[in-house]
Amino acid sequence: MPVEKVNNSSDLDAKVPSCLQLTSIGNLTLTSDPSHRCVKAKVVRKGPVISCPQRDDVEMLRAEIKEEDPLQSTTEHTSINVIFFDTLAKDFSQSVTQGDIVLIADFTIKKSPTFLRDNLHPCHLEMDNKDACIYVCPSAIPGPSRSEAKYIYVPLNKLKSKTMVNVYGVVTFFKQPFPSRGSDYCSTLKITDQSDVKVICTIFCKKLEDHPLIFRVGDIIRLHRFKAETFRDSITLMNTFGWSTVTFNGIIDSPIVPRTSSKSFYFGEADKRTVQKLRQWAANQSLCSDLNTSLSSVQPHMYFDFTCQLLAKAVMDSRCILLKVWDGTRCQHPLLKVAVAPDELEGECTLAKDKMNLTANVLVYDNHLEVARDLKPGAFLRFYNLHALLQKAPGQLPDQPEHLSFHLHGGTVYGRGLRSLPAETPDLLSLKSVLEKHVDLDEHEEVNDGTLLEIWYTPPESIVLPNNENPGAEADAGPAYTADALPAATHFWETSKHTDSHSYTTDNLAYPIHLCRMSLDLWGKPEHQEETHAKAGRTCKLHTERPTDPDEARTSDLLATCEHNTQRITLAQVKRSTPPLSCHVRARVKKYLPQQLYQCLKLFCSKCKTMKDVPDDSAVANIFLESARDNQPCDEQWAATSSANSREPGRTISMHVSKDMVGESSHMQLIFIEGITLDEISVLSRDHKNLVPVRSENSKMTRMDLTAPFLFSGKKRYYGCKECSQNTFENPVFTGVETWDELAVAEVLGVQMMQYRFLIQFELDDGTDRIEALLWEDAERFFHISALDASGCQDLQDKIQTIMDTIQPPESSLEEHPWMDFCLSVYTVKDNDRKKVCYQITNTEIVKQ
DNA sequence: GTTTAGGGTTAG
Repeated sequence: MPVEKVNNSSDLDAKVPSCLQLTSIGNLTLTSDPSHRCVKAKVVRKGPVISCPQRDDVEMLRAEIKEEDPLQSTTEHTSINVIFFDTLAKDFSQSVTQGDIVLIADFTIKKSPTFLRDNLHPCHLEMDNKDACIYVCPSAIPGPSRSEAKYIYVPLNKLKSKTMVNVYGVVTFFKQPFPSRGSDYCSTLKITDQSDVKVICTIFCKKLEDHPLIFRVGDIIRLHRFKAETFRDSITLMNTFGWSTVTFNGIIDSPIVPRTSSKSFYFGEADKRTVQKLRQWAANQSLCSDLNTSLSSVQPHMYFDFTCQLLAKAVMDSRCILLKVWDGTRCQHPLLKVAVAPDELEGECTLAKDKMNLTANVLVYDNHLEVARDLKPGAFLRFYNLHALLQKAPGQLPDQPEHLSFHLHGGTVYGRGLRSLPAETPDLLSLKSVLEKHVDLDEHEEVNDGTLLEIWYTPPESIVLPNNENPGAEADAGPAYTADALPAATHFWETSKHTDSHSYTTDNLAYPIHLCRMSLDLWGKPEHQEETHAKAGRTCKLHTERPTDPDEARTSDLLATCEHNTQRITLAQVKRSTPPLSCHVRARVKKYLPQQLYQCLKLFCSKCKTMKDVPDDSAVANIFLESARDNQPCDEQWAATSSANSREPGRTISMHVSKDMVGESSHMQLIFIEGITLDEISVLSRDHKNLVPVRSENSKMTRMDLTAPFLFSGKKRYYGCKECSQNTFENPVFTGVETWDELAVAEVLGVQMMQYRFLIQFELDDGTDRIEALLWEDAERFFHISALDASGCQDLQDKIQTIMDTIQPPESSLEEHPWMDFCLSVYTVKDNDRKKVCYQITNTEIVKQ
């Protein structure tokens, strides 16, 4: 049943079916039985129709409705979010506008995932039944309901001084309203039209809300009752009595939605045509300002317009407010962290986003404080002429890179300012789609306050543990995230829901089985891949190739390709082929998983073929804390021991060196250390090549739990396999080893070392079909980066992020993704005694243009 | 039916 319109609010009441009871929003709870209830309320916010990846891309729309006359005046929550799905979303979008009163029934009541953020209502309503009941009473019907008013619009080149005119124009410059020296706020803008004349307009008005709603250069504005005057030999326009303005966005083919504070205004077909013509004309004039600067593309010293969402704010002093914002992209430069006491911060904790270099700290000064003060976290913002500046963090050493900060300086030159954008404006569509990709991050923050989430395998110096411990993490907890906590990765890890362990073995998971059995069954050993190609007379010379079809090509610095002599086939043909097969395809990467790239780094035991996630720092830190607690230094005959008191009373840090090594240079020695924290060993390992954390058991030295690294070497950490390593080491022999590297250390400790590996799943699309292909065995070759090196190096992690951003550019549609050549291996694996066809990207490299 | 501003980078 589509949305049905009625003429007035009382008609809505008449529509309440006799079997239903009108319910107050405040009375809705998770345990309410919705089957006999309906709700009547005003639509105060209407979002766009978006597709929902968690529900097979079904279309959805979120609206906030507010009770006009709460049935119980004491009720706390008078507003609630309603999510409409599928055709209901489209019907609602087309038939309902903000301000309308709606009557809805046949909804389900769910827990609101945004309650902590919006504080609206602990529940939200979902409507996905096509036969659901929605009646709407329009608030006021704008448009030509009154007699056709005749307005004559004067082209900008025909303006005569001292005349009253109506004009249409495209905005080429504007300033947010600012207080004049007189009694009013002043808006300054410059407009142009097909006559190509530019005219400055000035609007004086006491009320901020009555000033024109201009969001960007390129918007279209209609001015009624403006006075043309000559100033310095140019015609200018100024508002006069009875003036009004209406603005529209300038995006061709987007809905023509008037923006105005006027209570009533005339807007007819002729106006629509004028707007369309101006949009068309402006599109060819390159008037539009560059709004494409994202946090990932901003460079130091730039002045730029920036569209983002406010996460949190804090008043720094009487002339400065800090706005913590994000646009879902990662900055290429380290971002300045601004320390604010939690109780002085309004909004969400941004710790996790800070660590991922996603949070921009914007310092807002002087005249902009008035706007900043009223902003609420969650609001969408646009900064105009924001300044990116390099700054040294407090206490930063001279040779360390400076951090990027953002200043909205005082004044309004070049249109400097900021404003909040209505959530439903089409300007925000791309921003919202990028932010939605981080929905997992939000969930995580709500559940775990963000401290558990790390970007990649975080280098030791960035460990953050509240009060130096984390009671939530168990010593042997494995990764600190679960499939449930990270919805974006659930498809990738869906099988992990069925196991308590986060180790993936060949016995219980379909997806690692593919990997492991592939190497065992199909190729036997890695060299076999080379043999396959050699037999076929192909070479694996890899080069750079840019797609020759300009329609297909997207300018990019990086492309992947492999060049064999085999003919390229389509993905549809790949799917019809009989494995095993090695073939070439040209396709676009529709998406890849995990989107949080730190999750693509795995630990792999080549002996038992087990794969596990790199343990979270908080879990590792906890193992260290447990081991250090009440630790009595061990006493080994083979070791020379020295001890020191830690800063904490009762904790002793002891270092042991084999007596055979005493006298050698300390940074080459193999040093065993106990009673230490993860923080401390991370700092120490900067100057020591081989630090082995140990603990004492009955005065005997023993290894720490293998969830923790068994060896720290510079910024690298090495892990051992719990299954394949010896229980512990006894009477280790240190003689006969010339150089202590990780292999030698592992051997003397009886540890089966785990290898770092990359694992990424690509969804490839070439228009004929789609397949999901893994990048696994040849992943290091693909990136030209070793997984081990990446594990301890932020620059390499950033490089991989950059490559992935090139392959699947953020904020872009599939058509904008570059075409790439892949070499694909098609093979079968047994999955619960059934054969399953799998695909893996092999022999393919990213090559710089 | 007055006045304001009439674009063109802070310097934290």
